[in-house]
Amino acid sequence: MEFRQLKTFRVVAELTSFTRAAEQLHLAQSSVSAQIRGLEEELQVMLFDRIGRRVLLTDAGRKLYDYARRIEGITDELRSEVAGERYARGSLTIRMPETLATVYMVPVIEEFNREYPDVRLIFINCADRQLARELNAGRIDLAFLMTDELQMQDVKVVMLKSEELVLAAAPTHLLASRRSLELLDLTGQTILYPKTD
Amino acid sequence: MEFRQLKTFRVVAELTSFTRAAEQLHLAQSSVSAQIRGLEEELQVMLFDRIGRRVLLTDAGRKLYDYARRIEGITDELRSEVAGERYARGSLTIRMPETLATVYMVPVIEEFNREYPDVRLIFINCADRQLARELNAGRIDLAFLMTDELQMQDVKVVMLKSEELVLAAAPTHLLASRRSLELLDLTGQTILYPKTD
DNA sequence: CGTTATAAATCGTTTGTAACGATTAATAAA
DNA sequence: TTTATTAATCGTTACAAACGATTTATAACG
Repeated sequence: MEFRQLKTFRVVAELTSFTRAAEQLHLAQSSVSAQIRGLEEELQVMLFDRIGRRVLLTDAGRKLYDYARRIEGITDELRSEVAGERYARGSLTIRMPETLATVYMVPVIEEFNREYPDVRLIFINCADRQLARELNAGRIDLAFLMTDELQMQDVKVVMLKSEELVLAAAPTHLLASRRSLELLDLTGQTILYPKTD
Repeated sequence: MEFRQLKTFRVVAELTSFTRAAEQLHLAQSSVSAQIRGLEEELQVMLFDRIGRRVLLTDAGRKLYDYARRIEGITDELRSEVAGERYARGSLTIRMPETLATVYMVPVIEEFNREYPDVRLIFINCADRQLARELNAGRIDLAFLMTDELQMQDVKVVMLKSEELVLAAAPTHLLASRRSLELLDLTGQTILYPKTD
């Protein structure tokens, strides 16, 4: 039995749903299933009655839920009591293109604020060529950018997502009537596209 | 932070030794080091003062120790309260050579009894050729035997230990004066040696 | 009563973390 | 100084968690 499982269990119990618990915990639904199954096997007792696609606590589950709450309460206390204070507070300065921010960041910021209310987030528009220098100088902590590949010394780069590029044209445009296009068809056309810089 | 780390921390704190804690927990010393380091990193605080080869709790460590005790107490309560009772009780029937038992089993049995007081251990002398049948029939649960290799269908076999074979002779024996021996020197000699059967 | 949508379980694969053994560095004891 | 002991470190291996895809079951709907 581990804290991880206990937390997962508590969330499932509160949401009465494996799927929604998985979303909230940023896990796949199958992982939530596996964790609950692990608990049930270790304790040799069913924690949920699976009635159709509804999930509800058994007697044992209700007992465990109370314990889980209690234990999580104590560990929270422990953290603030024992931890060298600075447990996620301060500020993060993030560089990212405005378009990215508006599309992706709203729910992220909401959740981040819930989890770390004492951390201030500072966004600076666009990521530019001096990224590495800015990161190393400590002027910024993180940067998101749109590009197809990137390697930088002393900077950790992770690919997060890839997106399909879609061509949009005015209905009156010469190419608008075409069913499909090759990249070559764009030769000579004026196109507008997102750039990292 | 996981239960595993917390337990390891508690044992280290009680024995004031990484090495002895590792023994008690059946872990390598390096694993204990890693777990404590993990805790210290997560909580951003040193838990032990490493003064030379002596280890003693810091203030934060003392606080954490109290919490660890408390949390372990609660989880024990949880187990007996929630678990479907039958948490390790019953009996285990084990076949093993008497010589092995006397050499290795005494401390094992002591510890096992401490951990699982409700499990009865039944030892039967020697492991014989019908091992597989006995295991599958459920007459025995486990068997230890001395041999150099073994494969059995439907039976899980694990190599636990290998031992050096030492030749012992009477001081008056012809070979006793020799500094070293080849296996061939034993040709024609009557030798006495352990057998699995 | 079939169809669709939704939810959990299951399966095979990939990934990440823990444990290990061996070695090093440090220090206490001989 | 030498030896013994202890924790830290490093590279490897093995195990367990997470994942995505699929299956199974059932509730909701036309």
